[in-house]
Amino acid sequence: MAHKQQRATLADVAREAGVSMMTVSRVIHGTGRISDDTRQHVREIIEKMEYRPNRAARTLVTKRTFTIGFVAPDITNPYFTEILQGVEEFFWREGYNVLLANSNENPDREKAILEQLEDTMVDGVIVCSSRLSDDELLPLIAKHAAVVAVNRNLPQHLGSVVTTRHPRGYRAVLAAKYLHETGRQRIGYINLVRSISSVNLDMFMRELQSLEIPINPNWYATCQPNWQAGYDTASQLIAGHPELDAIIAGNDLVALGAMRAAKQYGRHIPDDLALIGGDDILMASQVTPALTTFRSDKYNIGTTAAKLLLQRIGGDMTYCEHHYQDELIIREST
Amino acid sequence: MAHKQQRATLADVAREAGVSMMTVSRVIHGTGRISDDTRQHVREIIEKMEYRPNRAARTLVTKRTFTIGFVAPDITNPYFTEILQGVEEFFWREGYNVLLANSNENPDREKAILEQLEDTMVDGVIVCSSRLSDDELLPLIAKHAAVVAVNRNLPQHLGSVVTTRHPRGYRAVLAAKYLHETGRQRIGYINLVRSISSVNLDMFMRELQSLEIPINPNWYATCQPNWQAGYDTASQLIAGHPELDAIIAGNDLVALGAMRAAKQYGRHIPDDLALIGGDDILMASQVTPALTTFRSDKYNIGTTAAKLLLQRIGGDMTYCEHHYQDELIIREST
DNA sequence: CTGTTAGCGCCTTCAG
DNA sequence: CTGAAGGCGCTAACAG
Repeated sequence: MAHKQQRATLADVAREAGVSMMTVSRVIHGTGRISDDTRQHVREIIEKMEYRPNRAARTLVTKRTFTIGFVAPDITNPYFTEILQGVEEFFWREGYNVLLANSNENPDREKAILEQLEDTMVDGVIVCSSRLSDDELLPLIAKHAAVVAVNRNLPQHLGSVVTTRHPRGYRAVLAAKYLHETGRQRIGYINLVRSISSVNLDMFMRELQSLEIPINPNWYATCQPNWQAGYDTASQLIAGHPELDAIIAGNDLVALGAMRAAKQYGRHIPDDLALIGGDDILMASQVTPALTTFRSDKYNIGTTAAKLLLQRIGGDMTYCEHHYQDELIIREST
Repeated sequence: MAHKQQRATLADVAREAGVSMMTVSRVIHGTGRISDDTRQHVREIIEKMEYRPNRAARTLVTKRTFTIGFVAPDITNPYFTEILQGVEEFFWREGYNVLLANSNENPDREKAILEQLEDTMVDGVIVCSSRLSDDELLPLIAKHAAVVAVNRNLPQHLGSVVTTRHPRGYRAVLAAKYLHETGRQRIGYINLVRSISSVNLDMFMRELQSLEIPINPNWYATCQPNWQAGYDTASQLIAGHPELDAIIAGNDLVALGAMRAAKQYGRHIPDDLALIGGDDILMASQVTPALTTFRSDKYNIGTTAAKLLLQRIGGDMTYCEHHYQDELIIREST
């Protein structure tokens, strides 16, 4: 408060330059026809007075904020951070700001965020790995002018999407297939909690069955997508089911927690127990043994989502979907 | 654009409720004396019409955005993300939004960001580990209404700070002392690039000298604060100076890069080479061997910075400084 | 307890 | 090529 000297306004500049506000405005936007002399002169005054337009005033009349919202469940997870980096970088170049909102894996919080962002009048929203059911999510995003979802499908009229081509749980099936082919027989699975998890597990078991891979409901657990939860859940699984010779984790953080748990229980990876993660965060390749996981070009997912959003913000409401591959990176943990 | 139906305005609500706009405004803010009947009635209309105030309009007159800016050099580094999480959480509870800006280790970008944030009229800014020299940084933040710096000192009238109590480079000295006490003789140091790095190194060498620890300018290098740079720089250092029996890295990411480099060169950690990082990111404890590093309560640094900023936003311009400890966590890499 | 008046800083529209 | 008038949605200040 103290240090902020009054900023010059359009009117100030106009007065100083001896022209009307409109002329100044036109110079700024480069619209309309203006004589070179006037333009030059106005530019100098703007420079001199360090004039910069007031965003709130502009927003009030244009209805545009040049700000977008980015909603993710956990900004502490490198997976989301790298996506965010892509988004931020892209929008920065386009002159947009990014409002960050972290739901902290809390669906109520995510709801509140989506409403808040509406008030803030963001020009658009990128929703990453939403933890909300369709019933909750769709009405909320329907109110936003432009929406892109990452890792989630959307009715075409509501927004564009960046997802895998396959249904949820498909990765786990791929992973199980690979594990089975490399000789594993009793495959555990730590699924990530979501409002639609059970569907996930059903399809997993069905697929395994059809591949003639042994299944056992007790081998499957569900946990929050963070390291600690992965550690805790894997500990229980390993303790309760020493027969397991492989574990598939919902993401790398959980897999890394599981890796620690395995070590604690004296299980050698990959000899006694194979381990597969997801997302390929930096840590996955640095840990010993290096983690087998799914490739994920997070930065590009971010810029792609951003591009799709900008297109919608620009008024082109064509539905677009961008698919990334589900490809296993085989490392030392399997 | 398509789906956004016209939002109700204050005037709409007032008309519908048969009262003046001021009355509605008062109900919303809970200010002024209003009869219970009127209040109740207006509340119902607001509910019914789903009225929510337009932030831009409010900002235009109050000069407040209820948004703060968070500037960090690399949101991909877990160190900053955890600080950010603290900041975000704190401000969310206070009804503020956080505008995220990532300078990507680029000083020019950081400058541009600080100016942009001014236009956006954020109520305050948290600047994390600024890569700008005082000459560049101070004028830029002087224009902001409220500022808090993390890992950086500020003239008292410009903003509050959250830092270590000690001069930059002190950690490296602590680390060197410990290494020397545990028998290491030839200690390398990978310093992080900053506009004021040389000062850093000078003091490091002076201190080592006074502690009678061997020094050698060729054992010291400087690099960007990321994994890859750490890997590259450590590779050169190890290749060029096989005599080194310890390396101190500016942060964990760099140390982890160095760890990988050491393995590549067949140096066993900690037997052949001791390694110390900084910041204690999750990865540091999960890697094998677990990394000796400096404790850092990042989340709390975030909430503390946020608290100090809110105080300033509230008009209390008292200078505050919060200090965190420089404490070594001894793990397996030393 | 409630309403009126006057902008905040900018852009859109319509005249010159 | 340039300007004047009006209003975006809200709140502060002052009347009643």
